[in-house]
Amino acid sequence: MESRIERLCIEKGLKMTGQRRTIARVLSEPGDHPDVEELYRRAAALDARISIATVYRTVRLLEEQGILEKRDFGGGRARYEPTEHGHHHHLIDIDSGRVIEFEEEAHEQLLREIAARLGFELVSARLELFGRRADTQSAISRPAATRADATSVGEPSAAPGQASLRHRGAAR
Amino acid sequence: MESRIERLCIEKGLKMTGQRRTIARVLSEPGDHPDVEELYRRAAALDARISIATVYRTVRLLEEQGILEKRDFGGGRARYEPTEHGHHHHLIDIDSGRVIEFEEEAHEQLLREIAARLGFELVSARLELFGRRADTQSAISRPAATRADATSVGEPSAAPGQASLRHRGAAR
DNA sequence: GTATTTGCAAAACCTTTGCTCGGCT
DNA sequence: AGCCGAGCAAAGGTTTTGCAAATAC
Repeated sequence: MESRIERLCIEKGLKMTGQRRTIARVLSEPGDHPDVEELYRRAAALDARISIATVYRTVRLLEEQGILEKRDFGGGRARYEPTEHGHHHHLIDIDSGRVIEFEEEAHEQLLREIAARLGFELVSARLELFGRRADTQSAISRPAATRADATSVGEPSAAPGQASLRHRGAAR
Repeated sequence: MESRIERLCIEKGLKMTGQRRTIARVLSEPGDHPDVEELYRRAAALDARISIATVYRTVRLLEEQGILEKRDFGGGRARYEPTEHGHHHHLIDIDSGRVIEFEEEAHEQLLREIAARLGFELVSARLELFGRRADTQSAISRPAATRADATSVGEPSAAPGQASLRHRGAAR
């Protein structure tokens, strides 16, 4: 069976080697933001004949093709997610590290206005919210104009603002 | 004479060595987002007896004390700026790498609402706009509710969105 | 006087790359 | 058959760290 990313690769005319197919499959797992190490671990589990250099080369290739986007949530490692058409942003749960995606029409418009006011044409934007679960039951409240996919992700490490949480002595 | 950052260090009870004083002074230059290398260059110009390891240790210390904030605008190096009370955001000129700061009341409110809708309490947020100078004369247009300080900064390297622009073969 | 901080150099970390071999079309 | 991709290992860049000497309080 053929993964979504693999299909995109074929459309772009990329050669589909076994390794790329495996990596494409891993990347097609929905709602995820793995770093290269994590991708490598998952891919190697499916096919031990994959080196980390290939993972690096592949994500770079896919990024250049517009199939993937590179993210930096702090912590020293780049993380990747499939490009989607509606631009979305991220809310990081500062307690668990979970990443929640959302998009907001009203917001896009406001950003364009801010840029224009400063004399710029908006090319792209990146918005990250760092928040804490509203502690009561109220944590349901239907997303209205907002689409949200919860997305469990790596270690609980996200930093408020951009303060790094690199614990002394912890590996980077 | 005593720089703003130095005063903060003393309040926090940090030992003020000559090197820290120099670095504090350099960091007190307003509206700037230098990376460690740049800090080192400027500090070394004032006092040649400073090593880059000390600069790293100092910015880390100041960050842990809440005096500095670490930023990542892409390009592989962390950049630092003094913590300020009014949260501001950044617009990066993708052609020149210049960073412009702004703040927006309406925007803060909207962010809180978005977080609330997802069931979170907003702790902090990071917003970065990547834009291109509106090419005509119109580039003046008074910032209305928006305060802006232009801030020339390092090399022209910032990336749109988070797509990396690491040119093949270019140093990281 | 003692605990911290510094400088230096080496290590650690993530990422890229040169080269040779292997595999896809 | 030819060419592009993969593996390995070494190099690249940024940041951290171990240790002895220097410095602040």
